[in-house]
Amino acid sequence: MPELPEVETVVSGLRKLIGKKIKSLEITKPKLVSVGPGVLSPKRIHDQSHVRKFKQALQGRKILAVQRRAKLIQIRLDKDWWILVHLKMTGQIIIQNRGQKEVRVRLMNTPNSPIEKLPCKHTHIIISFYDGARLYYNDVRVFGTWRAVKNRDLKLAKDLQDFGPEPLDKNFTWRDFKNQLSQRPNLKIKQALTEQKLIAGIGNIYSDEILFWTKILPTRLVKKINPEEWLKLFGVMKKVLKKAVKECGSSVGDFIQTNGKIGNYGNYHMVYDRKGLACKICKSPIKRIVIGGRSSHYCPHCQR
DNA sequence: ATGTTAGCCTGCTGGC
DNA sequence: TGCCAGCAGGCTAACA
Repeated sequence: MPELPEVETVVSGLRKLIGKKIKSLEITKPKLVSVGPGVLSPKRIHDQSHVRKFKQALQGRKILAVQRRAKLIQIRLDKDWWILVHLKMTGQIIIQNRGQKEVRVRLMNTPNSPIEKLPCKHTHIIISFYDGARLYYNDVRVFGTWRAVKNRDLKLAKDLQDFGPEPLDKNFTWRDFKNQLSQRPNLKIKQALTEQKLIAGIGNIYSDEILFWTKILPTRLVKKINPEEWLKLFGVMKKVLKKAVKECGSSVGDFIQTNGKIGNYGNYHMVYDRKGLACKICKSPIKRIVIGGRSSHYCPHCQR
């Protein structure tokens, strides 16, 4: 489940492709790709013309830069083209280096998950570069999106324009943070933290972990958080996200790095995916509830 | 306006 | 052992 730290990890891996020129693309799931600032409408399934346009736009383009905004990967190409990639739930990007004969990866971080040689049945996009390097895009649930967008149309990409501030931005203060979330005083703090329009990049894993370290229950309303807690929440958020980036993210389900390795932050999880297990601080069993249709894990003793 | 829910998808898990 | 409902969650669309 890629969130800010996982996407940042993928972006770091993708930067190895800077300077390379796209030779060809293979796309076996047409619904994944589109041309233009918006995602494709449902009727796309019956129309293949956008696949041709997508390939035409990218063929021969050179990668100039790779960056992240919220959970969106932005690949800047020459001739004013961009690729906007959202991994959603199960998107994976694996790079085969120039001269590397084959790539074998364990697609899931589970003991009995087989090691697959790429491309495998979940590989839906393959990008080949002139120097022999390759990019494989795997997506089990096919929720991901790849958009080819012209520079002038970037401002029409609604999701991109609506993202809230970046939590790790140096100019982002705890007061900005409080003001952003306080736009929705009646929302539960768990939901507010995962709302991309309020604050960018935080999803289910890190919202749970941040709230644990702040000792705030996920069900607490935004308006019931006091100034001291805002300051703490802000500090914890930065600390947790920075540590997770350093550890190359969490591999709870499908996430892997572009080199096929798993992320290490899962070893540091205090509550996420630990239902019924003992709290690492007080030994109380971790609880799981559903908030806004999403699972939320917390320690009923440590969090108030 | 805010708030809630279904849908997109497939593979794994747990209960029988 | 095998079957199958339920679950996983980022995001949008549709609705109250």
